[in-house]
Order: sequence, then structure tokens, then C-alpha cells
Amino acid sequence: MNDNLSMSLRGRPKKVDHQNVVEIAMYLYWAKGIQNVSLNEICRKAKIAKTSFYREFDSEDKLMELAIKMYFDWFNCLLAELNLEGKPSVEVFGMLMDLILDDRSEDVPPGCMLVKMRDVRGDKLGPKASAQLHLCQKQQMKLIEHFVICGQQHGDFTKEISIPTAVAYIDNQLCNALALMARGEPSDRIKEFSKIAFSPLFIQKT
Amino acid sequence: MNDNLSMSLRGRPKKVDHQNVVEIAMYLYWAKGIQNVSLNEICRKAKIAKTSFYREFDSEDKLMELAIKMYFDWFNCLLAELNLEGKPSVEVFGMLMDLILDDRSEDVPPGCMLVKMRDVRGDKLGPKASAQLHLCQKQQMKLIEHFVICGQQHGDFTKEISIPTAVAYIDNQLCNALALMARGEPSDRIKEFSKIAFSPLFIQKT
DNA sequence: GATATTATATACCAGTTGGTACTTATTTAA
DNA sequence: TTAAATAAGTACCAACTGGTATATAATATC
Repeated sequence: MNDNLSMSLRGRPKKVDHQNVVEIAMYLYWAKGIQNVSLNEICRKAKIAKTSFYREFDSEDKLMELAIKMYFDWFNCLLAELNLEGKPSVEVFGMLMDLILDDRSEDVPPGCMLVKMRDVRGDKLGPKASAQLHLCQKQQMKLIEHFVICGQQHGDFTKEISIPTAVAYIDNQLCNALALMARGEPSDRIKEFSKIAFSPLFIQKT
Repeated sequence: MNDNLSMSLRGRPKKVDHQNVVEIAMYLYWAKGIQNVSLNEICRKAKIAKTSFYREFDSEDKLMELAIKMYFDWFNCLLAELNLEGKPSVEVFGMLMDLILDDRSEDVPPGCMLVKMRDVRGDKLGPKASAQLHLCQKQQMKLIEHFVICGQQHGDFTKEISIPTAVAYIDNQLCNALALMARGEPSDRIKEFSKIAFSPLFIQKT
């Protein structure tokens, strides 16, 4: 229970499990959209009193920041397992799409938490949460850029579209696919779409 | 003031302007997203008491239904003015995109009200509003289907993609463009994207 | 003027939200 | 045993939500 190494020795031992609360918040945000989850609900689900929450985290904004970070770390772990480095472009983006659409354990909500947050009105997110969100999006774009450049060097990615445009386009289409996923569209249908949308980017080797 | 023809002659004359209230609601829903607008706010903006509202409309759900309908009628008017019938596919979908991205009077919110509603959680919309929304989406799809079939007959629209898939793909890309628009993306950028996304659909005549 | 009819305005309902004093419970150190 | 330290729980705050009962104001007919 006392997994916090920096805890003090004196005083009543705490029951609230920091990581567990963040995890519960993350799943709720992910499943329902961040603007549809109240702090009261999180406390109810995590079985802690609101006062306990405010002692552990300094604000709702902070919790959102941590939840976003946790999600992003999880996603990057999955990404790393794919070993995309050095693979041809078609395969890279195909595997990315598969990761998004198929390779999901049963208890993971559909869609992407970060994508769902894109259309949340600014005043609903605190400064910490939106800063974290921006950071994640930037890193995402960097990754896509990396694969675009690799693809161009390999010669299987078109050079008729400028790199920034191609990167933004891919990012947008991935987001779009995730939004469809969240809306309940069948993944076969989404794959058809992305096959069409990505087709102008790749150079088929004959 | 007394523009309602079916009004009774006796009793205190009403001040609430039915159409005006629906219009105000429509703009608020459109600009802020339907889930971010409260009935209280609408009454405040329309300068009517909530009791007056409930006399005129039977529920918030009903108001939403009327607002969606008003929006859809407005959009179809713009569409009719374009005279798309008989034009080549590239032009048809190009003009559609221009309508979405450019030809907007200054006081019209960005993006599409219906698109913004697509990701609203079901429990936020009443039965009447969601029925109206479904109806509008169906009609939208019918329209796109019409232009796809025309394009195939003209020979400038690919036949390598099945009609239902092509229709759904176009609908999705238009929605995507509108979502980007609502998010504040510059329209030049969005046009670049849609040019790429639509390119696999058209057959260039040489 | 009296009365029926209709519209508006005040004040409220129970529920929700994020956030916080204040009391109470549990632990360790002196 | 007592005091210090920390955490948890109760009960509250003001602001908001959709919705309503009731009183009041304004009109037409009689």
C-alpha cells in the first residue's frame, strides 16, 4: 500500500493510491470524453473523498495533465513494440493503422483520448492539461515527420508533396480514423477509407 | 410583432418571437457546440423568461430539433444557389469545398453545426433532436450519392471504388474538412488536404 | 367596469458542478 | 501517556443546470 517512497513516517497512513486515481481518471476521460467527466464522478469511482483528492492532487487541471501523460506513455509503449524503424512506408503506416484499429485489448475504450480532446473547447481544459496536450501533439507530429523523411529516403514516399503538408495530412487522417473508430464505425470500413486517403502518398515499386 | 397568423385575438399579446428564438439558439449551438449551450443562456440572449420559453416550445429537445432544421434549410439554400447539376465531378466537389471554406458571410460561425454534433454523446441530445439530426445526415448522403452517380455517368469519377464506399468516404472527408475549419485551421491548408484526399476519386481527362 | 383569457415575471425545485472549513480518526515520536 | 503530524469524512459553499407553481400584468369581449 505504501508505495510512495517519499512518504513521511509519522501520521495516519494514506489510503489513496495516486496511480490508481490517475488511471481511473484516464479511462473515464478516454471513454466518455474529458468534458463529460466530473471530478465528483472520478472520486466516486475511485472511492475516495473529494478532500482526499485535493490533498493528493492540487487541482482538477493537474489530474487531467497526469491522465494525459499516462495515456501518452502507454501509447508510446505500444508504438515502440511495433519496431517500425527501417520498414517500408506502406508497412509503417499500415501497421500504425492496425494498431489504432485492431490491436486493442478488450477493456480499452475505442478511439484515442488525445484525438477526442482536440475539439474540446479551450475553457474546459486548464492551463496544465492543455500544455500537456500540446506537447503530446507536437511529439506525435515529430514522429510522423521522421517516418515521412525515412520513406522519402527509401524512395517509397512521394516527393510531390512538401514534408510539412504530408505530415499534417497524415496526422489529420489518423485523427480522422480514430474519430470514426470512436463513433463506432466498423474497422473494415475505416481501413477502406484510409487506403484511399493514403494512396496518393506512396510510390509503388514495380 | 404579431406575425403569428394563428394567434388568438384575446388575451395579453405575446412578445416572444418564435423564429428569433430558434435563430438565436441555432447560432449559439453552431458557434459553441450544442452541449456547451444551456437553455438559460438562450433565454438570456433572447431576452425572454424561461417560463415564456416553455409556453412557446414544449422542451429543450424541441428547440434543438427546430434549430437543426433551420440550419439544414439554410445550408440547402446555399447549395441550391451553386447550380451544381451537370457540372464535372472535380468542379462539383471543388465548389462544395469552396462553399464550406470560403463563401461565408462575416457573422457566420466557422464549421458546420451538424458535423459538430456528430461526436456529441447520445444522452446529451433528446429524441426529437437526434431524429432530426439523423434525417439531415441521410439527406446529405443522398445528395453526395447523386453526384457520385452523375460523375460516373460522365466518366470523370472512378469506378474502382464502390458507390457506397465512395459516398461515405466523401462525406467523411467533407466532415473532416469542416472539423478542421472549426478548429481554426487556415482554409488554404484544408484545401491542400482535400486535394490530396479527393485525388484518387477523379479521372483526369487528357 | 367586470370578467375571461393569455403572457410575463418572481421565486422556487432538486440536481449537478468545482472547491473548501472543520471535525474526527489513526499513526509515530517524544 | 501525551503531543505532534498526517489523512479521512461530513457538511457545506456559490454557481449552475432543466424544469415548474404561482402570482401578476395586459389585453379583448361582454
